Amino acid sequence: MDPGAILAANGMSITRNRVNILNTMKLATVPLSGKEICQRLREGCDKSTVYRTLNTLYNKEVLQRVIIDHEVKYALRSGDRPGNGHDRDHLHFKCSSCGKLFCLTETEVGDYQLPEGFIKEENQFLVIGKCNKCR
Amino acid sequence: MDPGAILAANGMSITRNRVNILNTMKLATVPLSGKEICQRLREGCDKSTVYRTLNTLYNKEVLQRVIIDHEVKYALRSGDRPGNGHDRDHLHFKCSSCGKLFCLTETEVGDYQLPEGFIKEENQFLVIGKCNKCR
DNA sequence: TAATATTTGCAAATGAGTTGCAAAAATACG
DNA sequence: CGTATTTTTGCAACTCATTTGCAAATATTA
Repeated sequence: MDPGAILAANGMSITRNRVNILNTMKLATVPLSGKEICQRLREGCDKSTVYRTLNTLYNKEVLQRVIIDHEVKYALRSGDRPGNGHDRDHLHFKCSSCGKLFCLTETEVGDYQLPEGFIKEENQFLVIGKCNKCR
Repeated sequence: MDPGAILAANGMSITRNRVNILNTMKLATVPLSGKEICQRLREGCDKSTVYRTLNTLYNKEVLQRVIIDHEVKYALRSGDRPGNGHDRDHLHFKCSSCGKLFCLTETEVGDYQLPEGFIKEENQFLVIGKCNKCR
């Protein structure tokens, strides 16, 4: 879906900022923080607008929120980016030397058995270690 | 080990604040944030002292750092609290309704296969969902 | 296109965590 | 023990990501 369609489908006004933000998300190969999105937006956009937009898109379930270390990051849900999307529950790897983030999409994350009465909504699984360049 | 012994073993001066902080950690059943530790300390202790102490104890490997959602929390390593300690790599559960945190110590967390050349140092695995009371 | 509703930029606020510094407490040592 | 030296503490001020109020700008509706 193109940005305009995503916005329309979610009852949001189609604005230049929102389209730019969605295009930035489409190009990303890893989840991005609000700050990183601000930096990637060529046409300046106030940070308050960026954060407001991310929150709205998250609440509309267009974006997924991923916590990496203790940074909040966002990625398009796969429904909105077929073949290249970011599913809930996949594994992330963060390099403790260079800080680079990797999506380990090939690794299936299994569900763990929870105590009686507990219901899983989402897995946040992160492995920290050394990447192949920093090892 | 009692707080005094832990401090001495790590070459740290034994002070009232540090003993209080370690006792608070000993009583905790889940990892605590700096703010939560401040709140639990009956005898007031400046937050800068709390955070400084947590950092020092973390660097000395007395405490483990656990990231829950995007909050940094600390727990005593199991070596310092036999039978009740907090090992690396175990699974945590956070309730999306009441916010309560659970340590699922009975659930073993397996290692995932990483791409060639990647080395695991630590697993941060969190399941988000509804606890047995909020379901 | 005018009227109404939504979004934006700005500046100021928030909140967790950190830092410099002088005073207070601990430790070392005679 | 008591004093000198080292370490820790509280305070206030700072940082940095994120949020908020509000009036101006932009989108949508009719």
